[in-house]
This record gives sequence, structure tokens and C-alpha cells, in this order.
Amino acid sequence: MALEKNFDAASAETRLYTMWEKSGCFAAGANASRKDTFCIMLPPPNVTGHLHVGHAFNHTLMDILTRWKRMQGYDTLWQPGLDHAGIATQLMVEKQMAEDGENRKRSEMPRDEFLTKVWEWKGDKGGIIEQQARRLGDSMDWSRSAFTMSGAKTAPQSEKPGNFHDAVLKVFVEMYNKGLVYRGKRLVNWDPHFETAISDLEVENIEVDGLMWHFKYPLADGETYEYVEKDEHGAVILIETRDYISIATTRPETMLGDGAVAVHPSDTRYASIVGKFCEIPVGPKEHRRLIPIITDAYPDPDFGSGAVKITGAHDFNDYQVAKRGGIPMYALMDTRGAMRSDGKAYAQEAVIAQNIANGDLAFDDETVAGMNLVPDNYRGLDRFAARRKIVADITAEGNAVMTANPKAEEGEQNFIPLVEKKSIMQPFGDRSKVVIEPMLTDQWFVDSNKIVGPALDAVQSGQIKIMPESGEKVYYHWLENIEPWCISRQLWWGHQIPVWYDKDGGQYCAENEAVAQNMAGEDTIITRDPDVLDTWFSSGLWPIGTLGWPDKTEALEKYFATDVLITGQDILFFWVARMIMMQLAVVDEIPFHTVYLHQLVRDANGEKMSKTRGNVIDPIDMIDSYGADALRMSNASMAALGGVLKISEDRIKGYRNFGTKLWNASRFAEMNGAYEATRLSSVPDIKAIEEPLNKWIIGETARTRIQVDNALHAYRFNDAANTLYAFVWGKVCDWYVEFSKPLLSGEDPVAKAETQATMAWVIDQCLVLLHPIMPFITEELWTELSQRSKMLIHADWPTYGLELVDLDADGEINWVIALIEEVRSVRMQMHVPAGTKIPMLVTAMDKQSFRAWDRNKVLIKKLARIDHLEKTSSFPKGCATITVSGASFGLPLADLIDIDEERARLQKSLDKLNKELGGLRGRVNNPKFMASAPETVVNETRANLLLREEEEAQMKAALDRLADIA
RNA sequence: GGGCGGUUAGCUCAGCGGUAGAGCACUACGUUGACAUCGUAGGGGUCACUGGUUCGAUCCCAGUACCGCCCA
Repeated sequence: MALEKNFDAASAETRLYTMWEKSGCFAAGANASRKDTFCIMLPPPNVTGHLHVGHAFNHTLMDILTRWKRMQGYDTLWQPGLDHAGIATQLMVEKQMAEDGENRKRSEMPRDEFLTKVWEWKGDKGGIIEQQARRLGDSMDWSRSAFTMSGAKTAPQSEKPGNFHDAVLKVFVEMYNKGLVYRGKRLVNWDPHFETAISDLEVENIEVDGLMWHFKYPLADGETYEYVEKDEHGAVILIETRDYISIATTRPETMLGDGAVAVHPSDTRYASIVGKFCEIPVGPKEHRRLIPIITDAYPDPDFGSGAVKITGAHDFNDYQVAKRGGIPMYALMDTRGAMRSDGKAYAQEAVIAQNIANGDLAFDDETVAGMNLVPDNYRGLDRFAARRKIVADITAEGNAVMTANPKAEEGEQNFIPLVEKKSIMQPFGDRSKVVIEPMLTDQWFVDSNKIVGPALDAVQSGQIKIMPESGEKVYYHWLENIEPWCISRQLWWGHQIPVWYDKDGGQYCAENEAVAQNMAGEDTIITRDPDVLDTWFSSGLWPIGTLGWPDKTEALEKYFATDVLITGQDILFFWVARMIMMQLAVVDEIPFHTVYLHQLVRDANGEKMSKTRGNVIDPIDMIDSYGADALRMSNASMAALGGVLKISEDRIKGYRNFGTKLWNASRFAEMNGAYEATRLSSVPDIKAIEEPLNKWIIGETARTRIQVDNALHAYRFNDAANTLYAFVWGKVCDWYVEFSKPLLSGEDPVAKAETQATMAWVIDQCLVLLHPIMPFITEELWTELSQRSKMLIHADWPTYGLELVDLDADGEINWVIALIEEVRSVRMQMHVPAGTKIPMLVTAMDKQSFRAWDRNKVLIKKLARIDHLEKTSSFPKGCATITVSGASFGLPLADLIDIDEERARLQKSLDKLNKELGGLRGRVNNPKFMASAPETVVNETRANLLLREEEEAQMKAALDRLADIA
């Protein structure tokens, strides 16, 4: 049955994938013929996720490695799974609820009821990405697909069993008992939209246009001082008597929580008022708060006025200053970022605050955090509304610093408040996109400092290798400056923190309530911490959790530690570093020996893909249009270590064409009976092969196998892909198939049979070597071309090497190729019509050349369109000359030749040659080169020079002949 | 501001001490019994700049310019 003219990817891919999956080809250990294992953990996508180009890219790399190792007989596991993705999933479910006409919000329904809805959503719509991954050809062991919430008590019966949830809680409890996690009141990044804390990694700092207001904080008791401003040379440029201190701020609403004003200790301008009090110029006049002027190293004297207001509860820098200086930190906002409206009336709170500021009242963080210093008329306002009102009120009262109005009419005295336009770095939630508010709240933290050591060692000692190497530097930099990791989230969907409290705040950390109750004593009423853990905390256990830990499963025994982790550079900190830390902290083993990091996949112009830009490429669309193999080959070929990834539809199309090329070469082989002849053994006996052509392609195949293995071994996927592309198209299709034609249609039955057998072998090797990158088309050809004992996915990966290379055959075929290319080039440049057959002359041929000519003249004549070869003593006038090593050929084109063109052609070659000769001669004539260069290089250079001089002589002779004509 | 990286053909990118490469695009020719999703040939590069190391630098080192990314 002849092959169709083209590969029908659309219909074949589903059929083949189903065949593989149903036959259990992807299962852990399938095709294993040795004990060595190979395991890759899929970075778990969000359960809400869809396959995007980044997934498509790194799945391709993981699948290449997995298929490669599986064919080599390793006991292979590519472990899939999904992350429960706290916020993202809650969002989807809330959206779904709205669509379903549910008129209650999440916060208005019982926690359990909401969680039931989440599980329903998950069962219904979650994990679409696992279906999409199948379109790509991913050979994961789907039967083992894990979920970071598996085994949770709320999970319905329909969910696959699992114990990931237990593992997460167990780790939390262990870390708690070791003092590695703790609860504390710290300033955290608060997302007012989702009303939860988020980690610093989930914050995007974006430069935005902002405003900086300048306000006067009047000095208490009518105090004044001489304010002296100097320029950079120390010359006095301003002296005035002031009764206020000037404060610049981009966030006026936080003034209400100021605990002090700080200046740099070296700042002489303010030295005389340090220790005095100033007034926060906002709020009811009769209860204005006075705060001390202190010194701290933090204020930059050259920035703004040099004086900084300190709001410890709403700014990370201020927080440090406040901690150092014992300044109270007043929290001003509620969970939605509105000004607080709880607590006592402002008048009462202000009095207490004043006593604290005066040093008359001791305070603790807890009490201070409970106080509400928002004046009554600002309470309940959104933070941005409060800002506007505060600015207006201060300005109205005359406490804004004024400046001359640039728009004022000439001669007119006109002042306006000083408000600078300034670009400021503002923190945004990476999911919510709202401005993050630093908030002082009680949260759970991992004491990262305590577990960072082994994680640093693992990389420094080389136990774990991060690729590209620059990743290691980034890793060190982050770990060496690590901050505590906030792991609690004020969400419902997730692993609820396994800590129970009694009414006095006593903590009982246990894997379940019964144990906690037992710890607390039967009569104590305990309630569970309502918060859940950061999803990155649970996915930090991915390597051991998916393999069944804490149970000592066979899978854990076999596949842990895993081998390679392939993931985006952007989650080096989020996930990779934390995984290393946590695995070391929990099981005291590294989770993998190699981390392969790749960049963000961008569009063809290098732009980030975004819906608003409209430049999003959907990998599924690419698969629909060009087939999964084309997308995969494109992914592999752009996977240069550390490279920028720009996906281009043109390129994908190009690799679709490559598939077609392979298809047609296979079709040619089939049409010429390659698969009907007696087959070569899987490692051919090169000595038994007669035809140089066949020897040559077998040797080239061996070289390709070595290069592909070396490339994959070094994670140089682009090299592997490009090597195969060049081999299949540039060697097999361009030359081998062409050269085989005379043999396949020739008279010699032995040569024909050998060529058929070799061709079948070569095509098979192409399929085998390409299979990890292009699994579909290769599997299809594999089954179509012949009866096989095994599917290609489980075929044996070859190990043959240079023993299959025959240097004589190599030299001969390369000589033939060079000759044909030269003839073609001359013909083309001399405008010889493509179809015209012309005679060729030869003056001299050495033994090797003659042999090469003699044995390959049929195909040379065919491919170069040569009529016959004539021996002659000298080339006639008007003869184009062709130089190949060991022989000089001429094409007598007297009638056709354009002397000028031929001269130009030769001269151009000669110029190029001369440039090279110059370099070679320069080196050989340089005594220092001869003395210092390695011997092999010297010898090479000498030999090269001889060859080039020979060519030079021939070319000069040819030019002389032309001169004779002219 | 700190850290990491980049600058090679029109475009996208490999390469990396010893003749500058690929794909795409471009130009010309071509339906020769696998393939027009093709074939053949061709044009196109002071390897950002300036110094240094070296017998020799696109490659190593230093600096400059420009461009990214991450962190403040």
C-alpha cells in the first residue's frame, strides 16, 4: 500500500495518541530494559489553566527527554498533575456563581458550601490543559496525574484518591515543631481586592506617573528655627526662619498614621529641632497629634526636603525605621483598603496616641494595632478618596508648601501648592492588578533563613546544576538575601492551616482536630485558624508529594530524587528555590540534579504576548494548522540555552514543510522497494557494504546519532533539532536519495538490493532519531512503511558510532558532491539551459579522483547533466574550469560562454582564495606562530596552504586561458 | 541605584581562540517519475565601538554606547 502524498496530521495525531495512551506506552516504567530511572516532574499548571505557548515550549523539551530516555530503555516517569491555585480558582468559581444567578457572594455563604462549589467546578471545568497537552503529544503517565488538594476532607467521592493534602499538613506540622514556621505580626503585602496577604514575589512593582505633595508640619508650641539651604559647593542659597518642617509624600492618606518625622543624623538643617515635636496637619484642630522629630539613617538628605514622615504600618522602609526607633505603628485601613471605621472615636484614640508620643504611656504592638487614628470624617472612605480629601483639607488650611504659579500673569503674585509630577514605583498585585497596600497583620511565615543553608550548598557544591549558569548567580543572590516567606492567605480554597487556638490565643498545631483537641485538653474550646496556605507552599512539595510521600511508596523509592526540572526562569524563586529548600528540609535530599530554565516565550517581534496587544499565539491553533510535530520542532530548534524565545508562525510552517520532506523521502523509499528487500541488521556491518554511497550515508547517520545524543545530553535541544534537520534534508534528501536513483533503477541487482536495504535502514534511523522531537509523523511512517515488532515510541535508541564511518567512502562521495556542485554552479552562471547536456573535459586526475569518477560517473553525469567526459592534454579557449581536489575539469562552452562573466567568476573565487592564502602564509611565515602554536595547528595550516596554492595555480591558469581569447 | 544578560547577513538566531554559519526573506532559473509544503544556483557580514592579552580575537579581559530582564 503506497503512502499518501502528504501526512495528514489532523487525523493521524488523535489516532496515534489514543493508540499510545491506550497501550500504556506512557506508563511509568513502560519499555524499561534497565534499572536506571529517569524522572521529570511536570511543573503543575493551575487547574484553571489553558495551554499557552510557554507550556507548549517546555512540555516539548520535557517530552523530548522523556521519549529519548524511554527509547534508551530507562525506567521512565514523566509525572503530571495540577495545582489547586487558590486565588485563580476562587475567581473562576465566583464568576461561575454569578453566571448561575447565585445572588450570594462567597463571603455570604458558609465555607463548606463554597468549597463544594469549587470542587464541582473543578470536576466540571478544571484541568482542560491536560486534554490540550495530549494534542502536543506529551507522553506523561496520566494514570498518575496528581492534584495538590487531593485527599482533602472536602473532596467529593468522584475525585481521584490521593494524599497530597495530608503531606502538606504533615510538613507544616513538622516545620512548626522545628520552629521553622511561626505566626507573627509583620508588615505584609496586602491585596485589597482579594482581601488577602500575598508574598513579595506576587507583587509587581510598576513605574507609574505619581504626584508628590509637600506639606508643612507645624512645630509644636510655636517653636521656630533658622532653615539654611546650601548648594553643592556649600554656598548658602536660602536662609529663612521657619515654624514648620517640610515633608514630601506621595501618599498623604498615610499621614494619619504617622508616628514620627525622621531626618538624617548628619542633616544640619534640622539639627536644632531634633527631639522637638511637630504637628500632623490634618484632623480636627483640637485633637491634632504631635509627633517627635527623630534621627535615622534612612532619610536621604538630598531627596525632597530631607525629612521623612514615618508610617510604620503602611510602608516597608518606615516599618524598619519604626522598629529601630520604637515608634508606634498605627494601622489605618481595613481589608479592602478603605479607611478604618472600627474602634473608638478619634478624639479618644488621639489622646492615647499623644500620651504614647510624649513617652507617658508604654505601648505594645497589639494595642497600637487596635487603635484607630482615622479622624471621624475620613472613616470609611476609600484610600484614594481619603487622599483627595486630605490634600484638599490641608491646602485649605494653608499647610501646603506653596510655589510661584508658572501660569501667572506677569507681575501678578500668584502662588499654588507645590505638587511635583514624579514617576514612582508602585506595587500591584500580579493577579488583581490593584495597588498593594503594606499592612500590619498577623500571618504565618516560613523562617526562610533557617532552611536556606542546605539549598545554597546544594547548588554551590554542584549537586544541583542550574542551566544556564547565570541562573545560579541569580539563585545565590536571592537566597543570600532571603526574607521570611509569608505563607498564610485569607482565602478558603486551599490547605487550611492546621493550627487551633484556645480562647487565650494558645496554639495547637496538629495534623487533625482530634490531636489538637487532645493537646489542648478535652475541656478547652479550640477553633481552627481560618487561613489557608500559599499554593507555592504545597507545590513546594511537588516532587515528594506526587510520588506518595510520606508513605514509602515504590514510586518514591524508585524515582526520587528526580532528574531534571524544566521550567520558566520567572519561577526560579517562586517555586524552584523553595522546592529545593523544602525537600532538603523535609527529606534531606535534593529533589533533582538539574534545573533547566528558559525565558518567556514571546511573539515573533520579541514582544510579550498579551490579550490587549492582540498578539497571543495559541499553540492549539498552531497544531491545527501545521501539526504538533511542526510546533515541537520549532520549539526544539529555538531552545538555545539562555536564548530569547520568539515564536514565529513562518518557522512553524517551515518545520511542517520539513515533515513533508521526510514523508516524501520515505515515500520514495517505499516506492523503490526499500522495505521489500532483505533488511540490514540494526547495526549494519559496514565492511559488508559494497557501495561507497551506502557506506557514506551509514557513516553520516552514525555521526548524526552521536551529535544528537551529545546535544540532548547537554540539553542543547536546538543543536539536536538542527542536526537532524540538516541531516534529513541536507544529506538524506538532497544527496542520498538523488544518488540512489541510478543504483535503484540500474542493472546491478546486488547493488540495488544493498541500496534498498540501506535506504530502509537510513529512513528508519531518521524516524528513530527524530521521534522524540516529532513523534507523530515518525510513528505514522514507522507503522506505514513496514511490519514492526514494537511501536516506534518503544523502539530501541541506537548506540552505534564512528565504527560505522568509512573514511574512503566519505572522501569519495564528498568529492562527487563537490564536483557536481561546481559544475552546476558554472552552468548556472554561464546560463547553460538547465536541460542541456554538455561534455566535460579533464586534463589530469590523480588515482583517487579517477576512481571516484569512474565509480560514480553515472550519477555525476545525471545530476550535473554531463554528456560525456573527454580526456585532453589542455583545455581549449573558451573553456570554463572546475577545480576539485586531485583533478581539473573543463566545460567547453565556447559558444555559450561569456568571457567577461567567466573572468569575473574566476576572479571572485581567486580574491576569496587570496584572502585566505594571505592569512595562511602570514601564519606560516611568522616564526612566533611556528614556535608557539600547537603542532597540530601548524601541520593543518601547512597542509591547507599546499591545497590552496594548488587551487590558486589552477585558477590562474584558467584566467590565463581567458586572456588568450580576449 | 543594585544584579544578570544581550549587540554576528534584510529578519530570527546559532557559533566561540586558528578558512564567518543556519532557517526565513530576497534574486534568477527550473514541473528532471519522492517532494512546488519542491529543486538548482546566487546576492548579502569592518561579528556594536575603543583599548588590552595573544603568534593569532567575532570568541578571552577592561572600558564605552545602546537594548533587554530581575530586584530595590
